Amino acid sequence: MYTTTKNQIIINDLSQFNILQILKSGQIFSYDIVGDKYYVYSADKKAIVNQTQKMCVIQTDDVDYFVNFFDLNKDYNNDKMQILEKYPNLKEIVEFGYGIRLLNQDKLEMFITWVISANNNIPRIMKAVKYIRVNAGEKKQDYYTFPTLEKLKELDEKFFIGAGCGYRSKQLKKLIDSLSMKTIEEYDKLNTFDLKKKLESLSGIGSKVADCIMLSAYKKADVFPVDTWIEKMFHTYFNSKENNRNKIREELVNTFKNYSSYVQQLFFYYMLNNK
DNA sequence: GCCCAGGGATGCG
DNA sequence: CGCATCCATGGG
Repeated sequence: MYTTTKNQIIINDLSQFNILQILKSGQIFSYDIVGDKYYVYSADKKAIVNQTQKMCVIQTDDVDYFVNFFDLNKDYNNDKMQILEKYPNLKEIVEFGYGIRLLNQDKLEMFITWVISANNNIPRIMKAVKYIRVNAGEKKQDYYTFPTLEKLKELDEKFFIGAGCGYRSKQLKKLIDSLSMKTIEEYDKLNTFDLKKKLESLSGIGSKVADCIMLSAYKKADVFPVDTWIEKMFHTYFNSKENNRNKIREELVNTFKNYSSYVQQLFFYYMLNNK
């Protein structure tokens, strides 16, 4: 579905890639839209995405990184078929987010970002992450990198309050103190159950934030983060009054199994962008 | 002024 | 275990 050159990725199959849908599906908080160009930032890297009716061109200094970032070796059309075969009533939702893909993002950046996301809204999450990049990151040509863990450890609670993180600032400071790059990488070896227990033991990370980190940074497919939007969706589309989010999550994961994370993104995108 | 946003920590039974 | 309450911040 794609070809590469030294500093370009060219996508011809737009039946399963739409950059605007990907950016608006709530899995990434570091990007800028300028005119018809999309600037995507991950850790210390940048990609410029230009999508037209016929093709999509991604410009970057690190082609391999963004091939993995956009999960380009996965066939999402096959997943859609498998999902619709079993759940034909999801047709509208699957087609609405036809171009969504699950991003493989930077682990450290996701730890920090998802803790900030708790009981927050997307514009303010983006604003806080940008503040952290601009005031603690390293300036590249025309953007700022996400700070290294070493740099994050130098920041105090006041810095995060200044970033607009509110009462999560204390949790962030405590979380950062407890992290090491070694353990962050070693978590990669754990299965979903064990990884979730580890993540939930960290400051600022509960059930939902753990699910989001596992979805966006650890390639876990059998997770279904339940936030306020998914809860509303569950009440509407599953005709339920259940308000225990852990019970909702359990039922959804039992239903969608290894398609859980993908279906969750499709639902979230539909809830926020439809009408 | 109230309610809400991709919830988590804490305490209490 | 389940449950209630509190937590900061800004927009609608």
